[in-house]
Amino acid sequence: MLSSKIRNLFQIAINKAIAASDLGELKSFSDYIDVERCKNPDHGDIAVSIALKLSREAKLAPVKIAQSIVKHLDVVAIGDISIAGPGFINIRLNWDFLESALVEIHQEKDNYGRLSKEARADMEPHRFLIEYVSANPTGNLHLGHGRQAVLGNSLARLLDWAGYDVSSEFYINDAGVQIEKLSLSAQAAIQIQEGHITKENYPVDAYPLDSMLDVLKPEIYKAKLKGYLDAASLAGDQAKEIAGKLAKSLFLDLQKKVLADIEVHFDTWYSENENLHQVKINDKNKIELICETLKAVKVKQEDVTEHHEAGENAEIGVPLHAHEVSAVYEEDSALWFRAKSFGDERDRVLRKSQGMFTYLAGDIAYHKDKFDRGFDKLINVWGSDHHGQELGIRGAIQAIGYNPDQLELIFIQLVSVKEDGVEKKMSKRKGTIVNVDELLAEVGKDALRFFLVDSQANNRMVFDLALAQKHDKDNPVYYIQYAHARSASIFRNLVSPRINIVDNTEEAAIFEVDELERLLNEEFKTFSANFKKLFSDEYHSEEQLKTIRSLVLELIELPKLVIDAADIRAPYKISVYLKNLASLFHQFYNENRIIGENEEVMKARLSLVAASKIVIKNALSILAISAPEKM
RNA sequence: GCCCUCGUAGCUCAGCAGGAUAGAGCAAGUCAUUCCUAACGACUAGGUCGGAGGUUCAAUUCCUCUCGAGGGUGCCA
Repeated sequence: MLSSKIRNLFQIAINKAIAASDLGELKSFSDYIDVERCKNPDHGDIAVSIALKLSREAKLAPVKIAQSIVKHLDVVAIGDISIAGPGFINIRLNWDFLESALVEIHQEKDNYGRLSKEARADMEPHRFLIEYVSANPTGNLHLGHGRQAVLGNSLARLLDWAGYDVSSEFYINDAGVQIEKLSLSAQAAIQIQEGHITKENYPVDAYPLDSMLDVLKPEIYKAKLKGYLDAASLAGDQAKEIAGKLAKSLFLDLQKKVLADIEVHFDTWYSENENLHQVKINDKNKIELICETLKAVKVKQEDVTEHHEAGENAEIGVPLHAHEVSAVYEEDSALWFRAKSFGDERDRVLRKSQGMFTYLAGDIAYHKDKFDRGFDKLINVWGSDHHGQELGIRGAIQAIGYNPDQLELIFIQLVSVKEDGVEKKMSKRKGTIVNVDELLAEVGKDALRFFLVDSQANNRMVFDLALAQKHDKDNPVYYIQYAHARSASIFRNLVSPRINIVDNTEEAAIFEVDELERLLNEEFKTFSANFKKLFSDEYHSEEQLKTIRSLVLELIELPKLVIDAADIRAPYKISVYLKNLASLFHQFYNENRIIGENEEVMKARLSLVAASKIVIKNALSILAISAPEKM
């Protein structure tokens, strides 16, 4: 990869410079060397600012340092060096290098940007588990879930591209009070449809009746509740349980379908009820077991200052006695976790005085189970309203012996929808919740995914419905897809017969199909060293060359981008990249004709078109957005 | 009150492990099209990077304070 090549060359040059005592007081160096693209193309292609950073330690002027480094720098094979501004070392890459970089794209094709096997071997063998959406099976998925789904799924794909072993999971929260509430709601919804009670009698604290009626259609529930449909049986506990189970599976199916429709797939659907409540060892389920595990954990408890003897050597606040206590304790007949000892602001209840376990208790058991299944890096994508749970779960993980850094939390901020120019906040109370399937029907999968991934997770976002609905130039998704379709179109035209406009006669296609295949699969995959000649002022204007150079630099950026974006867990970087790349491609397309040029120039440009097509398609595929051949 | 995010062009957002003139798209205005898809392109205009201090050769980027928006702060999930 370009940046690591350059980084190595600089490291060597700096070592040599130090050995030659050219770098003043700097005696050794092994820091990360930042290799970045020049913001201004007039400066060059690649900029390294290391001389500025070393200035202080070396006690030399940055420009002096830059000169010393350059003296020992061997980048002749890559390009020309210049020192500019306060001490930047700029590299203008030569065409041989750019062509060889482009050849890599043609060689790797659909895998270009994916971390290679060799690179993978160097990485720490982490196993990631990314948990996202995890909605209760008590309703449809709204846009907030949609954003979690798209960001979580895109991140999982990105990590996979970056070479990590990653698995994704949906935690089905199917135990406890919300399932109780669901059963109640489902029972009442059926009773209403059967005419046993009126809508006015629907429980006030139940889930919205409309959403219940959406899934509990008579033809569905009648089969399940055969024999329980009379007023008396339907009112009973058995009917309630059956109705609850039915509603649960219907909502789960609905959620699965919606997620599948936006190409969000999970490796596992993890049921809280089945895995944590039902599986028992020695008559104890995993939640009870985790409480015992925590009970066995000892925490240092400090008695401070009270028995302190005043004296010359006494320091206020230093504990006299430190003794060990269990990480859980009983108080007011509830079971508490000493979360405060693990960084939380206060202790947390695990088992309520009524005997039920809290959500936290289940969540701790769940996370323990994730580790037990062999995952060592857990990423949870949560709605920002779950922010308050962070310290509790982190503390518990630490208490049971894991490094809290093994858990990463990504909080997704709310989405509001802008419709007819007016921003509407999503509110259950106001009935302004927008569901994923509704929006999907309006804008389609590609636009929905793109818009939801296109901003940082911890920014609140506004979904501009009108913009996403536009099937034209204003819509960035189409702008990017159009770039791909345009490149595809060139290839179609190359192998299609042409009509001569002058005399309306048919002319042969420029390439036979197999000729084009050979070009793409053989010629473009070999380094022919003719870009130097073809991409010169002999065949191109200064403006054209500038665009071409920018395009190539952008294309070969993908592998580094994948790694950087994965490292900071930022799939939106890919969408930002795609917008830039598409823009450069369109610009290139407008400035450079392919068909009708002399063969050598045509092939050179075609090589760029083909490479652009590959890179755009791959980047889109990271986001699970389609790359149409035709629009 | 305390904790966590966010505040960059009229709108939606990039840029920020400090670096050269802060960038895109939309909206506004001008131009361009006999030719591979105009779902394109070129150009113009639009910014005290919320505000005030501090650290630094260098701050939109780091630190402190402050203002504004959102979220959290249950024996809810």
